[in-house]
Amino acid sequence: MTQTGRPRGFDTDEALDRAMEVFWRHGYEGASLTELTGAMGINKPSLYAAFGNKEGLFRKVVARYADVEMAYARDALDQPTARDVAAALLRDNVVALTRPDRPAGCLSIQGATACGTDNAAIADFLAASRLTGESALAARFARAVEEGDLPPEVDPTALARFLSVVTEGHAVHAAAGVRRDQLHQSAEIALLAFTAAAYPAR
Amino acid sequence: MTQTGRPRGFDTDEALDRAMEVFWRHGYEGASLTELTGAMGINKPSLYAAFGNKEGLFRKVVARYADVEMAYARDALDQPTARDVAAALLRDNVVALTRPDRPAGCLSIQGATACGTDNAAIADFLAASRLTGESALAARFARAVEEGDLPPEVDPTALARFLSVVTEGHAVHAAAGVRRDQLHQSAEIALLAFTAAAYPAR
DNA sequence: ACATTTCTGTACCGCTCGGTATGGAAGGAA
DNA sequence: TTCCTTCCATACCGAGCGGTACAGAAATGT
Repeated sequence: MTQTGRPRGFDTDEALDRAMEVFWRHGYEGASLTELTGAMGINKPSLYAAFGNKEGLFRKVVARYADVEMAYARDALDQPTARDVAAALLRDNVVALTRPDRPAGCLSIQGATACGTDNAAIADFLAASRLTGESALAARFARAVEEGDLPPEVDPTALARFLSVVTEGHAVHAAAGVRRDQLHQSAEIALLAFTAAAYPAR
Repeated sequence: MTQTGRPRGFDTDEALDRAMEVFWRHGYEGASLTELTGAMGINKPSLYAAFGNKEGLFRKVVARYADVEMAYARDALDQPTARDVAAALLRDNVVALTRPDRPAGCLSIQGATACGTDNAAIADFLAASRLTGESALAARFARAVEEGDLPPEVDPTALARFLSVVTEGHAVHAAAGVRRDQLHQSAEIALLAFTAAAYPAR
């Protein structure tokens, strides 16, 4: 049976993209329903019918963000060597954080900032999703150890944590307005560090 | 002439310390006047008489934070060599971010998160103060180049930026609940990277 | 003792927040 | 055309926000 009744007057994914930009710029609490509905071009009842409530909307936005805006992180894992993985991750991350057609920084970090007691669940959710990415990276480096790409004495978890830390630091810096080329300098130093830590024999 | 009239019933610095903890935990917007006055043990009119308004209170809190909680960063600059500066900064920073008697993370980053349009001035203020610390670090490394401690081909600004990035990444990680020893692992890798970048000849 | 100055407590202000009730408009199915 | 389901628009809700008016309490100077 096909859909009966009046069809929805807006595209869901497009509305999510508009909402993403608002959350990205102002954080979870900083984004008001008035600003969200204004950017999405819909009214509050439509928002609540389509996405449940503000938290439901935000979670769907984050899911879409992970799908679309963080594809580079998944792609980086496909590089053949651990060093190539680190290089691709660091470089593409800097590019993603400083796209001129996007707010500076990272939704996961900008959005988590405003957390007033009750909204601690939001901050926990974002922190957990970030650590999930770190785990995937650690698993990739563990595989590199098994494959003989990395020497057996290195700690894949520590390497992944270091890269994750640098990534988050770049997000904070980017949000403060630091330019792309300046972040690339920092990423190159981090890559140097990664190489020194991952291939101590050299 | 001595102070006339009824004397203030609370200690200013002690009240600032209480307020600091609230801002540190919830950010600027996330900290409500109700929670602030409750933690400080005073009423709203007393707060406004003593500190002007919420923003004035926050700025005084940040000043005290820089004085007291970030003394380690200034002390690190006194180390004799650039590598010792980096080592002290990275290690003491991890310790400061994970003190059991303090909220996890860093006031400057936790506090800047909630920035709803009008309060963008707060976020800018915090970002600028962070970049000021980075400049001091760059100046210290420039001195190291002049002294022959660092080779002339290294870029002091890039080194300082890298350390600042790692520091901020650790703050984000610490706020997510990552343990002190795990951050120390990451700091050691960062120190390795710093050494590789700062002394390329070795 | 009195006047003066300052701080404190209560109660309140306008405003915006996230969230919702309700009536009508719009489109598909018969 | 009629019915029925779904969506859209206005207007509103209670609660909490940052900030303040005002009166009473406490301490000093004379």
